[in-house]
Amino acid sequence: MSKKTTIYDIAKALNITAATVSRALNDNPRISSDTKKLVLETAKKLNYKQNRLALALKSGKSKNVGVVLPIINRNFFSNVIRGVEEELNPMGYNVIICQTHDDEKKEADVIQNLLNAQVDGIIMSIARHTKNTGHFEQVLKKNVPLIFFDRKVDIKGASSVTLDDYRGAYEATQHLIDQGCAKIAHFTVDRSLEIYKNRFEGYKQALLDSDIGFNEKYLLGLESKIEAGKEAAKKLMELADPPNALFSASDLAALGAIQYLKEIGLCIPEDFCVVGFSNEPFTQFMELPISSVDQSPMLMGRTAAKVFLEQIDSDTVKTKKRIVLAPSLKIRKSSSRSNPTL
Amino acid sequence: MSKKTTIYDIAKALNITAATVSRALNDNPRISSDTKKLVLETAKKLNYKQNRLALALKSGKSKNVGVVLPIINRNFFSNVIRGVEEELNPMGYNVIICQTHDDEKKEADVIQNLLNAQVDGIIMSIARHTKNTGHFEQVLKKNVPLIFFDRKVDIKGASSVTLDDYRGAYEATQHLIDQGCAKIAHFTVDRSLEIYKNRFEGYKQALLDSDIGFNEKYLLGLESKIEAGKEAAKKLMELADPPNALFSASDLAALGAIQYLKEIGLCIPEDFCVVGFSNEPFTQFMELPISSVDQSPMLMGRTAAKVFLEQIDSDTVKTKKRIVLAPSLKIRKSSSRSNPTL
DNA sequence: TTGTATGCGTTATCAC
DNA sequence: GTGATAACGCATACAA
Repeated sequence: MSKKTTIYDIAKALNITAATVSRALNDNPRISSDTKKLVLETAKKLNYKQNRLALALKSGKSKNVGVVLPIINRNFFSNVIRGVEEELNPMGYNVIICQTHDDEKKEADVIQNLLNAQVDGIIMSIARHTKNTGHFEQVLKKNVPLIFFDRKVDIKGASSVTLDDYRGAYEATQHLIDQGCAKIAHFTVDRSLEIYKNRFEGYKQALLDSDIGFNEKYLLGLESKIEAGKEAAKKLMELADPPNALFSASDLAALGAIQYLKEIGLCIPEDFCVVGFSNEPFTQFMELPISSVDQSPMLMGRTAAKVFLEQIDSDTVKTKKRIVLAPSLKIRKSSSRSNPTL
Repeated sequence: MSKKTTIYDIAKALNITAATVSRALNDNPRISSDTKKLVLETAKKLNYKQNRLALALKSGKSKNVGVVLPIINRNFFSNVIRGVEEELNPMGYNVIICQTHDDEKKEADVIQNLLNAQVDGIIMSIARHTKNTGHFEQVLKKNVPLIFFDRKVDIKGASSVTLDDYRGAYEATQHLIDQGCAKIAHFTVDRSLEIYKNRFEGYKQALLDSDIGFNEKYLLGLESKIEAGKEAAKKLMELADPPNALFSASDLAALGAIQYLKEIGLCIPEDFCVVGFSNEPFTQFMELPISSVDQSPMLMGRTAAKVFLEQIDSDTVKTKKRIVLAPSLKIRKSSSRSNPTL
């Protein structure tokens, strides 16, 4: 109800001008410590709060950054947001969240919206089927830092923070080989996305680097769902020469596979080893904890935020960065023959 | 790089005034359809985008709402945000996320910050130990709608959307009684928070309404963690007359209890029934799926957002609302003696 | 050290 | 139907 107090109110109260008040509030060097003190006092007395909107309009900096991602209520994405928020909030930035639901049109819409809102930067993971990159170029053309995380697209001027999916997959597969598994299957999701393509490539290369070799029949594409994992596992076990290990690019699919394998009486990890990807919380809660590749999503968020801060500081050097984080294989019982205590 | 185009640019291009352009852009009735068409065309040609900041400063409405919560990377909270975002985004609002880490000072800080940013409303769940309500009253004094969800505090002028925790707990306990359990324990977390207090009360009342009665020795306070659940279960089973069922206000603690009970050789649900609270994703993924009370967090978020929209529309009637959502007991194997197929 | 004037991009209130 | 002008709240270049 009470009219918001502005610098004019406090100027009037002190019989000085708004400019002086502004200077006092901003620690401007050329101001007498007397008036400064006076201003600060009455500012507090009048319960003055700076209107960030006015400042934003004036300065052209909104102190907001947009975070755009497919969907927020997934462990990976919400952790990334947490990382971003915790890095940016202390620096005076607010974080605006937008979901694309993996829809390209919606993605373009929210980006346009963020641009209209004058965000100082955009941190995002692209929608699943985005082909057109026009809306990304819009961002860069307006000189707004654009940082991709996890799912990126290669655009000149954009930065990215990703996981070394290739290495994660390679290590997971190598681990399975080390456990004595020679017939290792792979669940892939959507290889038109770099992350899944890289996971596949890492898997394949690990096999090629061993004396096992890559076998097309052990490769299955599916959705990241439990049921899909069950069905795919069924297909695998009905092969003439079924596999004895699985590296799944999806934790949920890995879980589904495990459920099926148990149903048909297999012992894990004795008869069959399984490694998933993402290190979803449930993987460690299971009676049979599932090995998985951790993506350190919070660190990814923090790192993306740091890249943004660098870019915003040095608008002289347009240093687009490509940061690749190291994966971390969490070995648990589902693939641990050598260490039964896990 | 390219200077942002304003209504002045398009005014200049057409040899008219900015006011006219503004009117054309806003479908003002008193404008010739000719100029309107012309304006729209050149607007598109010059790639004009409205600067929401300027509009915000002028109108006093930022079209942003703040969502304040303890921590974002938890299933419950990220789902609430999703609900809020999906309800508000189509109405032209952006959602700003702030975490309090359950710290009262931080909570006061982010709220002040949001107020400075001129948010049009605040949707929040209070920090765990917040006692002082000064920062909430600040919000209301500025006439900014304040809607609590889940964890609320009773303040005149603030709305709230909560779950009927009492009923959820009552139904869970009743369900355990129906399964033939007569000695039902309860894990509570922090009864200084309404939600946990209500869960306890619902549990207690269900017992009192049956011929079982409430027994203090079956009540244990703990943290919402697996280890805590294990330890508490151990304590319970070391009682002279150990219980044969558990209603836990925390899913994680319920999981811990189950792990311990299995360790000592008990069969679930034959020997011991367990129901948790929150319906965390992992509860349904387990080999032994855990019964739990669902809080419909997405609906909670959507509802809170709707309340905000109502409040913003009718600034005439200050109708504070108190909405209580119905819980939904998910019965799974951990408590299902009657239906072994679960 | 302080005051004056101006602009950030829009919309609203006057006039014409 | 359109133009001129003020205002939102703040910061700054320029004067004094």
